[in-house]
Amino acid sequence: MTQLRKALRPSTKALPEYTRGHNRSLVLQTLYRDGRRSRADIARETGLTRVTVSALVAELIAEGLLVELGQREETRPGKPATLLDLDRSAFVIVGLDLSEHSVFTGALLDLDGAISTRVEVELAGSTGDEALAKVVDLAEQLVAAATAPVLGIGVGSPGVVDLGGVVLSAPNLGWNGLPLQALLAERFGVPVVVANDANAAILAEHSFGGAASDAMLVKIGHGVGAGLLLGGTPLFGSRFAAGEIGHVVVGTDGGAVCACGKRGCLETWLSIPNLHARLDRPENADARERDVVLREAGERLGIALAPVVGALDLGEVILSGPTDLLDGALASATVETLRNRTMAEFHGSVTLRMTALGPDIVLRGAAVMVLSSRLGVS
Amino acid sequence: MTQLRKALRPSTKALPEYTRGHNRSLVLQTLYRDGRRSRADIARETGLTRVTVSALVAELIAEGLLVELGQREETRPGKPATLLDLDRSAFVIVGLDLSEHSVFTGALLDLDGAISTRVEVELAGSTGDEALAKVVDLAEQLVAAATAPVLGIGVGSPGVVDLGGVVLSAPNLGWNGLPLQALLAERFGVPVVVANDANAAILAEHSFGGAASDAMLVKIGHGVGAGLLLGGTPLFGSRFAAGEIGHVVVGTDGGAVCACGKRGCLETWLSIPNLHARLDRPENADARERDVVLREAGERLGIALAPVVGALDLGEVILSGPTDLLDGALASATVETLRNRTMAEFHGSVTLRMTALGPDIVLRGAAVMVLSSRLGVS
DNA sequence: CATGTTTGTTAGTAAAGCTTACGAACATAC
DNA sequence: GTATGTTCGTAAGCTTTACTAACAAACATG
Repeated sequence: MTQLRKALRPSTKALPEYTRGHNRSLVLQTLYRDGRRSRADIARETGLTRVTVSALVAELIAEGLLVELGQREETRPGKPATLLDLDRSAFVIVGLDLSEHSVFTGALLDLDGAISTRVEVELAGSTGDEALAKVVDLAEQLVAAATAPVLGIGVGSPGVVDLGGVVLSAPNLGWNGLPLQALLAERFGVPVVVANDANAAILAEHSFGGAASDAMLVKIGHGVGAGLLLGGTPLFGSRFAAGEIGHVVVGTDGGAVCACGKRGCLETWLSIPNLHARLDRPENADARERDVVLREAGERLGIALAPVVGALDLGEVILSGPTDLLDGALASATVETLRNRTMAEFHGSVTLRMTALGPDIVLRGAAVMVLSSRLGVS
Repeated sequence: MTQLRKALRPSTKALPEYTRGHNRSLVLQTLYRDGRRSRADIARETGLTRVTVSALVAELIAEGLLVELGQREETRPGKPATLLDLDRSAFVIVGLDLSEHSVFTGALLDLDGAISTRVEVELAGSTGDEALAKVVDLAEQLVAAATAPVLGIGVGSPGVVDLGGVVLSAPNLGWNGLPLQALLAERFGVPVVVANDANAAILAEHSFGGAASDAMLVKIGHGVGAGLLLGGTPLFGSRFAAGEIGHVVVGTDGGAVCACGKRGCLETWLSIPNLHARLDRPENADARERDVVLREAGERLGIALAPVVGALDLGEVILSGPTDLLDGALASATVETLRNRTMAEFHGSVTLRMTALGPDIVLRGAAVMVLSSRLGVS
């Protein structure tokens, strides 16, 4: 595990060994997507020669990442192929989801993103160092429970997180400039990746949920945030605050006063607490009124998203959050509004759906981040 | 499933010679940004060794791209350095701007993006093949006027343009699936790059106008379009229609009927013809009423941009179009609206300004596209 | 049983950037 | 005036990487 893929940044010199890293990831990616291939298969798919693939495979086997599965059963002319696959039990990934309002969730995941062990810690109102201690405790439990070497720790955190894994601002947790990635890396001695929860989520949806390469995931919970994938790459923004749409004002007809002081922020229409508050009013008791409330929230989301969908030419918008509230009147009002407010010829085919990954989306996204940074696969 | 496989398809293999290309561009970029450097200077700046730089420089001199300027005058110990620079007169670039309503503009530009010869062709209502013939004619004149080899032809076209330079749709010109890049490349035997006009414009603003790496340029003319730069890379979108915001509905209070059939499209508020129509009404004759109209248009732009600025965490928005209309009440209303409708902590520092490049912005953007694709500099 | 096919490996080549070393050309100290 | 140190650009040889060519092993098929 010494040699890892390094990003080939522009305005940085390129060395011959970067080529190797690239092709290494290419081999891993080929097997990751669909295992049980021979060296010759990989060569044909990647365009590399069998010789080069053999060398790379030998290296990866020595590192414990690949295993030979024995000969292919199929009966055809020629020397039988030796099938290879990622050793999907050789490593585990620790994923942490810090985005829930009252609980930190963690899990052990295999290289396919499947969850085995799962641990939770009640937040109980903790903030600052106390909350940090709970994160460390969670990671501690999971690392201890690991039955194989830990490939890395991935963390989906609320708030604004920079590229070095420093949580610049997470109001609910009282974190400001907390170098979470560095702290965990030092504490556990394994690679750590920390990113915004919605960014993690869109990565999971892309890798495991079939999302396109240009898509937006709107995460509706205690607050409202979004993760954007453009050309297959997550967007971070000029101040690492991309996707922070909760406090964008929607529409031109006022709205409720928001905690931030403005009127008509997206969160006042759409956050789960606000939605529940409105649904729990006596006058909204029956199903009909309930539907009106949800449709109105959905419309507002559509109004806010229309300029974004139009400007970015998004083909897909995905919702993550409580299905009982989102997946129905709300979602259909959103997609309807989106279509009415954008150009049909170009954006008419924008699709909107719930996440396919349910509440584990951030945990699995955290795993994707580790896979991507450590192996170059996704 | 097809989409999934496509999304997860690994990128292509890397060969050793790609390294060379990368480092070649690095040397060019270093000299392009700020010329008059020695081989040793370049080595220090890029991190490459003097040996490697010497080899690359020899190659580039042989190709006519670099020239030795003689020895450095400065007096300091050691062997005097031989200064190098891009041979900025060794090549010219042909830039074409097809985005104006009634005229096609073309120019010869040097490697610094400075314009020398300039040619115009009246469109006179031409569409389809007739319009295409005028493009070819324009290019023909410029290629004939070139006093040095043509590095390439860059074209900023209205409408939707794919990555291969096919104009998928340009309603005003009656083009649908016109392979403009291929046609011009075959006709003139030089590399051609065709892209959307607003995309070209944001590239120009980035290279020559000091725009940040995450910025949006809104081009207001006969229609309204935008170019987006995210992390220094232009955004194309899932259907190559990124930036097509003219027909996004703004606000929740109706608006004028648009040519597209909807009510309250951004263009109904902001396109120059519509603005003029409103300003020319008798009741809007005096300066005060004029201001109200412009402020209202600016507000609408702000309303439309707020979700985009928030979602993308843009630091900079740039306007391109007639200064007399845009740079005043309209712009200040836009920035005010933007700030009122996005989160101050994160987006409060969003800046809005007119382009620094005036009406030549698309021509210069076309040159940037050629420089970028041919030399890897920008 | 001969033939053809496929697999994976060995041997040698080309390209790229690196380190080490060196001559040339200069400033400065004595 | 000479010795010393510095800087520049180049030459020679090394390492890494992927490539081509060739081959033995193992299989199916006529």
